[in-house]
Amino acid sequence: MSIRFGLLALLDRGPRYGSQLRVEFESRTGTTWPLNIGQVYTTLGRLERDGLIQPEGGGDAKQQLYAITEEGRRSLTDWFNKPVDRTHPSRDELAIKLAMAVGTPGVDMRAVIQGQRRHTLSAMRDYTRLKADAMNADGSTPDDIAWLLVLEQLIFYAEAEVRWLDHCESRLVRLAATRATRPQPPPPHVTDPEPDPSHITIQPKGTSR
Amino acid sequence: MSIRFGLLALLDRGPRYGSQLRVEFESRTGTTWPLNIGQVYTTLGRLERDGLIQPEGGGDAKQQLYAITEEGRRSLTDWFNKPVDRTHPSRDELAIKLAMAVGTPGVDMRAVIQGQRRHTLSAMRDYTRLKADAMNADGSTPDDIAWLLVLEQLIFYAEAEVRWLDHCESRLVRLAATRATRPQPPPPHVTDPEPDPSHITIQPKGTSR
DNA sequence: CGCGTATGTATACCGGGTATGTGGGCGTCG
DNA sequence: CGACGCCCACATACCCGGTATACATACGCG
Repeated sequence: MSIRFGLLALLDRGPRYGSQLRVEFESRTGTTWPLNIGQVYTTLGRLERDGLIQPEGGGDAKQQLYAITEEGRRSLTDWFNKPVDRTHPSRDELAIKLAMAVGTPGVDMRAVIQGQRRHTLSAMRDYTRLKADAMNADGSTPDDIAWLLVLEQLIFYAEAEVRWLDHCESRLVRLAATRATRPQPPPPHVTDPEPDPSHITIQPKGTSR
Repeated sequence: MSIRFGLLALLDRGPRYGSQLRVEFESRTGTTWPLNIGQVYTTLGRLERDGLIQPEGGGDAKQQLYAITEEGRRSLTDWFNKPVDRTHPSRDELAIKLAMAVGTPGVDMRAVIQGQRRHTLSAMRDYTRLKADAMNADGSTPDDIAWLLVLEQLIFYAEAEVRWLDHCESRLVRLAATRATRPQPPPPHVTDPEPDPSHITIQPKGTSR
């Protein structure tokens, strides 16, 4: 839905054609989200199908101009007014990976977490460098400001991810410790076919299986 | 790719069939990511196509058992060893929205940001409540731990989002203020067809257009 | 028995993401 | 001058994740 409404927002400023939209879209989000040109046309097709935009025969047959319709304008302000839903977050591959790694024999949780931590930190440094560039460029055009906000979101998220990874590690260490002190916590339900939690492999710092 | 490898990780523990995988997948991620059953079968089909799993005729013809192959096992450990790529983040609808809203006449940035802030905070409270429940449930099975980690990721992200939103607002206020003090900053390039940055609408607190 | 329900599987459709194909305009260089 | 090649604008095909729906069998129950 981001592409759909992104294009609609651009068309709200006036009629545009395909590749023009691509350029303007990318100038808003810098280098983060290169927009494949194919997506522009398929999305434009869907927008037209849903009556949110209209083709506008601009004389020159080669470039198909599109203009936003009244319904499109309504849909757009709706989008701006309603918050983006965060109660049904999309599946995150990293969370899935850690969730699957917990209790899987042969997986060194610490190594997985540390490897990811290094990678995410490196990505964050790249974003920070881009941000420094963006702030030097006097950036006071809407495009520059938008690009800056996008970059900062990525930095905030990356930083949160690093902190979450640290939190995961310390939590797993703590769990391993409490399990070590009472080696046989009585299973509450014998009917539970879950594998033994001692499968959780968290090594002391510096070692690896 | 999260579903693909998630199912592969479950199959690494032994042969399973479709709906069994669904149940186990969801017990790892609690209520966050209900896995549609259709995705299980299509993904299983793709995994078989790629030689990562094999159908295992378990006598009973009705439930098709699948078992991981050697190549599947290799692919899985690869997945665990390589970090999830964060250098090409997927498009975030909220970032797109704010990027498009900047400098769009008729859009009250403050209202958009505050509305989202309320929504995200409310989602975060829900997650926190779920976390409290999860921690009361003695949770020491791998499933409980995994669910807890997933929940905490959502909380960390939501919190980062709220802080980012606050940051956006204060940055826009600051920009509006500097623009107010020097009302006509000379445009650096006359060839730039960008609309005037004064279109950025940020209202003083409490008002709205 | 026949009906409803639960279980397990399969399929159709949508949107986002990526790569590739195609045709016209235009410049360059032999 | 004209053939080649490049760039622009558009289009198509395919993959994966997400959602809903169809369908068939098993099972319980009056």
